[in-house]
Amino acid sequence: MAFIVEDKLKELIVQVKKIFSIHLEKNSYRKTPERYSILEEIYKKNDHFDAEGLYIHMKNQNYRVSRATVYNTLELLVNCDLVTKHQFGKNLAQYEKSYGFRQHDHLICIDCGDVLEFCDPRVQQIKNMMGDILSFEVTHHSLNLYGKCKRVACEGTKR
Amino acid sequence: MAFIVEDKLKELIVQVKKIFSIHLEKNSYRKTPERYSILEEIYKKNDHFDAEGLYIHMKNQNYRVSRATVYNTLELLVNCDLVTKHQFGKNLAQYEKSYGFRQHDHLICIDCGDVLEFCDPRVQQIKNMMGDILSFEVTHHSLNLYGKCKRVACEGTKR
DNA sequence: TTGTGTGCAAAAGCTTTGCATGTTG
DNA sequence: CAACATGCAAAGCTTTTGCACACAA
Repeated sequence: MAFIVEDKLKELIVQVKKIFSIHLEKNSYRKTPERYSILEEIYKKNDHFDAEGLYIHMKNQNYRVSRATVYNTLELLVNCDLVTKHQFGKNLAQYEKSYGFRQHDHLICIDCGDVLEFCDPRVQQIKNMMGDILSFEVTHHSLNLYGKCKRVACEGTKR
Repeated sequence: MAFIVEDKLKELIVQVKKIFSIHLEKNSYRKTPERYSILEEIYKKNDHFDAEGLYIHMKNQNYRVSRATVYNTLELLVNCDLVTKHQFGKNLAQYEKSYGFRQHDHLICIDCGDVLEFCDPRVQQIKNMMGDILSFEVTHHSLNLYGKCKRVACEGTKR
């Protein structure tokens, strides 16, 4: 996931909070401090994460949140496209911030779990064509390539 | 998933059992009747299924198998490419038989859960190119398109 | 005969739910 | 102040594990 400088980050967080506000208003959801805190912490992260990891992270930052709220807020954020949810083969949902970053797909190492990102315009072409042919209104997709990376450290960190 | 006539099916089952035997021998795994029964029932199915569904199905056919064996055997079958495992967004692994059927990707209806299949050669091109660029040895992939199908019955069967 | 595979049930891991309390609108 | 969100813990669901017995090699 792309790293960004601190100034840009603050600006970005202001932006995504606005987007989140609009989403909450539009659906008559309440604007609670927990929801904004979770959004903020997610946008300070630079990696993929899971719900439990985020919960631990919030606890470590001395936020008083519960797992229930973490899961609830993640779903809200996914619904307004501020966060993307992935299932990288395992039975554990992974998330990542997605506003202001380029749409991309993933390459996952089956040995060490390392995740790389890539973009390819042909994915969009496939979506358009298949939607047409099969009369589907394609809203989103997930393309994961699995394989073995060639990092020296890879074999040693098998999960 | 493609339907096939009964004669072809019997022939196919003979074939996949041979392939499974070779895989078991090569890895010094034992050839148990349970393993072959599970393989056979999977190849009689024409749809995607989950582990619990297969377990229930086996029970209904009066096989005496346990969940543990179903999960164990599914893993063996995935390892020798006779069965493919999918995660269609939900926290529930889905499987399908994969020998003798064309490699394909999936289009999943987010309302009714309906799964369609499609093939597109560009997926292979993307795999090759990204493997090269990112120095990954890509072994497999998963491409899922999510959207809304236009079946009349769709809205009514929301899960 | 030896050790892997099995069935069964219990445990584990991720996610959701119920309930009493707190807080937003 | 009414309804919704929260924290906490318990329950739910899928998958894995432990153990005694069965059976393939």
